Amino acid sequence: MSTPNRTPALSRDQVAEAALGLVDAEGLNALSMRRLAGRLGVGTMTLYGYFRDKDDLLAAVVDAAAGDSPEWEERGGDWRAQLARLAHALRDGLERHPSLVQLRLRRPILTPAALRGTELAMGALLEAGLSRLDAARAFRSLFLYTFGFVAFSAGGSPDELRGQARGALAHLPPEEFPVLHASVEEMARTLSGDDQFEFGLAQLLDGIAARLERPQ
Amino acid sequence: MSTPNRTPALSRDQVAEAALGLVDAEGLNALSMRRLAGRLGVGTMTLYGYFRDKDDLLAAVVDAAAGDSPEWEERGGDWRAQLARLAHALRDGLERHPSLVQLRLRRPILTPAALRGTELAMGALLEAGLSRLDAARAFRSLFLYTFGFVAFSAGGSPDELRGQARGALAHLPPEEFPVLHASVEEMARTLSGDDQFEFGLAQLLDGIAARLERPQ
DNA sequence: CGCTGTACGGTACACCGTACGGCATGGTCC
DNA sequence: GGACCATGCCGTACGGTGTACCGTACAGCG
Repeated sequence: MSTPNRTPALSRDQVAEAALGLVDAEGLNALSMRRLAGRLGVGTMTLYGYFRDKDDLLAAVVDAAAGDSPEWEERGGDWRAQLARLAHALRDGLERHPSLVQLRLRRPILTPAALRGTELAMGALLEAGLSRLDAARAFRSLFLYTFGFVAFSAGGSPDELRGQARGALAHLPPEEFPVLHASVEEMARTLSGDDQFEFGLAQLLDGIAARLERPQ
Repeated sequence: MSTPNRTPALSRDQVAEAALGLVDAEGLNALSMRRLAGRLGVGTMTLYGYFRDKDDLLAAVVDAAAGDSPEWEERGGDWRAQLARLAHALRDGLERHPSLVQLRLRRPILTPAALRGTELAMGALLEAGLSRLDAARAFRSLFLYTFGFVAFSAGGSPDELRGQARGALAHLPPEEFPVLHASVEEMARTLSGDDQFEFGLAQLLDGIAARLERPQ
């Protein structure tokens, strides 16, 4: 009675994987139930046998993307080196599926695969000497900075972003914006690129170091 | 010949303001051209006389939201106090229209109204002794952190977010996630709230201070 | 064989953004 | 005054979306 009389032809994972492929290839708004069903050679409404609604599917897609995450596994080095490595891994993971960043903003994902890096980072921070609460806060800062960095870089190609910024800044009234007017090039350089990420990361790690050295 | 034979009944600003009201009241996806036109007592296609398409309208909405920004004007204090004040102003401005955060991610806004705070922050950083490039990078770090903080808080009520996190973390396999399992409460506390924002802000400012003290 | 629980998918509905073209208006010119 | 016409307005229509509803066809069981 509880045995299925017909076995499904697909699985949730297969559907989510196909959806992820579609999103990576053509962007988030190219993912419609009809298009996905067509690509799977299946009727549109069949998908609703696997997922309650599109939100349910999107959650599974984000999950699938988090699952292909890299090997955060290599350990070694002091806390600073470990955290830098984890921040880079997080950034790389996010940039591998840029379209999904805005989805992750809506509902944070808390699956084991996504929390592996968190576990390691928290371990490094505790080992460095922070309290549990300070470690959690420091990790959160690193996480938010990294996420913000990727989210803002995902708007377009680096050169395109920089070009727009240069144009807009150059046309500001110089008497009202003297500093920006003199710093157009420097501002444009921060809009994306490894050096900006590195700088902010070092800044945050310096902040942690300062807290560690401070007498408590 | 170039004189209009009929004067428009509305203005771009009025339409954008109404759209902003709709978004603030019911969320981003409640904003449709039909609903907006209905609320304005006007035919749907009339809106296309004011805006080329919906993207154009959305840009104007973001602009309108940035325009109602507060008085960042009060100066005084050292660079640390000034930057802290500006970061808080940015956060408050973003949280006043949470639905627009994801729009600003797609296309950064570079209007004078939005760049007023940037001008002041850059001024404070240069006055503190940073080079133009380091000042731009440091500002960018602060900006990205603040933006990430608001973007992630906008998912739901703080208590709701914390509750979900507590549940998910508590169900992790303890042998694989010993640190997280012991830090559930501390992790949950960082998901929103003033204290987390304050901590990350102080951490970034400490990082700037460390750079200032470092021999270059 | 017939029964029944299940996977499948066609059709339909409400809604979306927007292209097109007709209409009423009121200022300009003869 | 009358004709003209640029202009703002907007009804209709097209192709798309997510998904509710319901009929159908099949696999395993008695």
